[in-house]
Amino acid sequence: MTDEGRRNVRDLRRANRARLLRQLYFHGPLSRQDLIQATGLSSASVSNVVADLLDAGLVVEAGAVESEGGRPRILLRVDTSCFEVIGIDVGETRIRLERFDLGLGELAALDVPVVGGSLDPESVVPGIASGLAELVAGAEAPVLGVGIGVPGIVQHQPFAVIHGQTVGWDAFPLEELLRKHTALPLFIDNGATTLAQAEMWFGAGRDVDSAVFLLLGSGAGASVIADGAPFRGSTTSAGEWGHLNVQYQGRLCRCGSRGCLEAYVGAEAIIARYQEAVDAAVVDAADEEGALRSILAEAQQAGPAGDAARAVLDETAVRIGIGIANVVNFLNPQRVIIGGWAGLALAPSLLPRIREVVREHALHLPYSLTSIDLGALGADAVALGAATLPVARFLEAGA
Amino acid sequence: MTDEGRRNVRDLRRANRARLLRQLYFHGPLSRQDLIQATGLSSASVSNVVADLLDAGLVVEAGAVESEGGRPRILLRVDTSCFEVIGIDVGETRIRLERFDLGLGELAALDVPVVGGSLDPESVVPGIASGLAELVAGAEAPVLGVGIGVPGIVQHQPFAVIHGQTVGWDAFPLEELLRKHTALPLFIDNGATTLAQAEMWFGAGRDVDSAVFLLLGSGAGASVIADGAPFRGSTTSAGEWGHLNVQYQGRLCRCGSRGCLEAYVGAEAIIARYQEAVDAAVVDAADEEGALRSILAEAQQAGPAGDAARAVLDETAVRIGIGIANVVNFLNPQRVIIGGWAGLALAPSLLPRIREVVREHALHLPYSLTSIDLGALGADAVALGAATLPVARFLEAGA
DNA sequence: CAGGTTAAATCACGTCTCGAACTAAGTCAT
DNA sequence: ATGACTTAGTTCGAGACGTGATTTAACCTG
Repeated sequence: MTDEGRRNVRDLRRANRARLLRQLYFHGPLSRQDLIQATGLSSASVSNVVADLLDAGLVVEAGAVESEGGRPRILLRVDTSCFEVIGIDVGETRIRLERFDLGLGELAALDVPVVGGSLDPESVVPGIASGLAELVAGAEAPVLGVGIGVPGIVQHQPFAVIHGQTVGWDAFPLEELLRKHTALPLFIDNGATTLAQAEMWFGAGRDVDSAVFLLLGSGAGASVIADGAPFRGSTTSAGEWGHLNVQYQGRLCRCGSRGCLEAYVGAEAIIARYQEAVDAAVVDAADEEGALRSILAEAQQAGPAGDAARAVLDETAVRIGIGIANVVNFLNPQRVIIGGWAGLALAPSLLPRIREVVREHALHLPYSLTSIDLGALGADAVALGAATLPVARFLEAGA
Repeated sequence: MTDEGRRNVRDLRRANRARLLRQLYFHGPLSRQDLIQATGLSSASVSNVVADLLDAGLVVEAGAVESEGGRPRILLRVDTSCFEVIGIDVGETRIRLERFDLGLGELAALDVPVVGGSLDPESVVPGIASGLAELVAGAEAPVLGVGIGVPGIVQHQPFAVIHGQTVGWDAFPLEELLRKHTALPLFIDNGATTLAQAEMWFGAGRDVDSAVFLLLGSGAGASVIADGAPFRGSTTSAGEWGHLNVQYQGRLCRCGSRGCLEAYVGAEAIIARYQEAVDAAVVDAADEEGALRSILAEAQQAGPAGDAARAVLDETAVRIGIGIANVVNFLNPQRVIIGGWAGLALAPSLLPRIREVVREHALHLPYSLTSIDLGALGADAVALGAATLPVARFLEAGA
């Protein structure tokens, strides 16, 4: 039931094409001999399919490897210039559009400011549409598709509908609305998921195939990657790590519940807890990035304010650690990757303590097989990750 | 990388065979026309493959459906008597072996007592081996394989090695040891996972393809089913629901950590908490099932002991509810199924309160799409679930 | 420049699925 | 009864694919 397609010989060919293409895409220039090894296909088939790919212009020769007494191997690589893709990061404060070649090398970028500083459903669609038109106009190769990372839960039914509590989107039919402005294939997914995808392809998750990516920003989310693909629950809302309950009758969370992880570890929560501790508005809660920086700086100083900052940060580390331990115990990933702007800001100083707490609270066996690392791509790779979506489809389809 | 096989035309045939077989197995007697619809194959291919299956004796005709003016459809079904499988439940107090036909109808069963009441690695292998030999001797059809559900984390490296803290197994090489006694294919998995598998095939999960199965017994575990198949972490130790941390610096858990769910919701923990509350050994902690029953009975009575029982049970419901809310938020399953002997004992009285707590603590969207139900197969379906493993392999391989 | 070595292409063959044509097995109206 | 009609299932030829064996290509060594 799970495996669609693959009924007749043409599907078989497509699958083998995809296998070769995928291998070439991810594992650099390879010779036909390498492909035989990697895919298990016969040399005849590899020759045959490669000829197809060369004809189609998807693959080009890339020099030869020096001979060891015989005919030299000719290296092959995917021609990254034969197609382009577009990735869009719909953030809470701005919309960023980027155009990439097939190898996800950036070719152009474009920011669309969000009018009034809030993601008004009415204005976001024309904003995306006009930026998209501009990027597509500049493309020098056919555009495979458009990936869009959005702040909220995405439901495909079958057109993507977005539930974004933080931006006030309630069942916002983004895909249907965008359909009126473009005929390009659209791939819409949660921003945390696309960021995780980017880390899996090019960042801290390159060498594993199951990982949990934690996104610490104003709030806290996660994205679970299992067997190389994003794990989605039955309705694509899996990964709400921030609303794991870690304290019965704990702090009030903006979701309405109490004791959520997000009530302790998101930037908003950290700042609020610090303000409560020092009993004054010494930091500007509206500028979360600045506020978090000043709390981190304060923690380096002596005095009562420094004590308060250290206490708040230590509890943050503890809560993050417990949240990670829960993930390790329950899902047993090969790697936990911490990302998001707040995560990247906090992790350098908090990581040792976080690791300690995880060790204390996780079971030994899964803990010993998990590494906890920082994201490698910064917090701005949402568009890059979104752009992986059409590429992934392209590789799966083998054309 | 994920999809092995399916390279050449023979693999294609095998895949299509498997598709038909699977459809016939799970969706009852079907005509060739139904199969054409269900699988998308051409009528010629269905005819062809069905002829193969009939020749091989895996499928037999099962009457005809009445005509509506044309030639009547001939129904086909899997011949469940053409193979048998064996399922084994390695429990903490006894080993149960059962022999089934291919349709998982029980044909024979056998209990092997555990000497000394503890699962001594030395004696468990001969115990299984002798019981297995006896069951196999009685088989009237070839035995496809042996599924074994064990109490612990199973690692395949590549032979199954079991880590069972509760029974004192440390990297116990069960598969390698059993290999010396039988040549039958062995399928070893965690008991909670096999029980969940049984529920997915025949019980409360029949109509969904993603579910989380909670096993409440002496302790608490879980098994996650995603897209119809057990979700395993990178090392097959996913599902340690009982060791989700729900209370910082909470009760001490037998795993050494503090605040684990299991420290509140397993039978052992419930009994301990009740004993603390009434400050006396009014229940026999050695007989957990009896003790739990008497606590449930006491909760019906007035008086201080009844108050204590009610308080303990209410907190149990709250903690279970929070544990479920965490699962709902994080994994967004279609269904949460509560099983295990303690779960089945507690649920009738606690389920309303549990549902209430989940509703309070889970996010609205995933909660509204999840149902929380009781397991339908009782607590003794571990062997049945284990027996599904060789059958699943059989159906996948298409022969 | 001949002999050796390795890479890649070609060929003949067997297998697969598919659409179309065909046969089988019923119903229904006359 | 009988022939027209309907639906189920089979057979057949065509087209496509992968494979192993064979052949051709490209390079090295001495």
